[in-house]
Amino acid sequence: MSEITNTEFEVLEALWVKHPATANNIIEQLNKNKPWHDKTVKTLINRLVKKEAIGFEKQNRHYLYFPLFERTAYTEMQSQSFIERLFSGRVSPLVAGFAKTNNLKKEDVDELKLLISKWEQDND
Amino acid sequence: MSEITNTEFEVLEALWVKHPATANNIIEQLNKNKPWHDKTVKTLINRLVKKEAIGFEKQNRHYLYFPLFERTAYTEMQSQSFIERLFSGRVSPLVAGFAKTNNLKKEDVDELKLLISKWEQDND
DNA sequence: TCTATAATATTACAAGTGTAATCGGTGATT
DNA sequence: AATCACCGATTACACTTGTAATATTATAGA
Repeated sequence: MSEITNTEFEVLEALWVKHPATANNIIEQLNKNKPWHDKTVKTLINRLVKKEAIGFEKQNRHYLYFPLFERTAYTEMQSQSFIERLFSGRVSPLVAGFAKTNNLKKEDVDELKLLISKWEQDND
Repeated sequence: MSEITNTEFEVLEALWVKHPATANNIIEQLNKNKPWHDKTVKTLINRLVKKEAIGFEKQNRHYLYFPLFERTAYTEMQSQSFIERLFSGRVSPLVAGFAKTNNLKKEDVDELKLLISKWEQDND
């Protein structure tokens, strides 16, 4: 699967929210946030089909589209390569920078602690 | 500053390693890893200048280039927007995914623990 | 001073991207 | 049955990106 572009990603997001969905469903969903022309969205849908990121199934007049992979699978891959590129594959420097710019919330810290204790249980 | 592309980023990396640097210095540095034609690298350098990511100063025959922002500033911004886009601005889901795909090393965990205790000291 | 050379600047060009408009076919409407 | 409206398919088009080649300019050497 070739790279998903920014705009294509938005379409995928819409599909992850609800699928299967017709082109019009997707357009509606997207238009909550993005004022995109419906022709534009259709182009993006087609490109996603070509890139094998989404599939469809003919219903009568229209198609029902659905993602071909889970959002988490995608975000995990992206995280992987992002951290590889920018932080040589180590996640803690990212978190450090994030903490430094004051974006770490108590919630995050709590969840991180949980993750850590879980990790320690498993890797011992 | 407009977006830095993948190839442009590699040039920036070379400059972050050592600067100021002449175009040839950069090319040498890059050729340790990338078999890029020198003309290609020069194009990328020029584009980075236009994008105001790097600056230069004329020495006699050649220019001395230098980055216009720190690597950490850049990675922090990128992390910010990456996490915003993919995880609604919360860093822990990213770490969770990372842990799940088995990329969390003891080193990371130790550093995370340090970060957390520091954070707890500061935000109390 | 003239010229070869080496740097930078400009131009090239195909593929990808953002943003649509138009074409063509099929079911719905008159 | 003829036409319309709607949907997916195809085409458009300027800008960006990857990857260079060519042009220009200025200095160092003859």
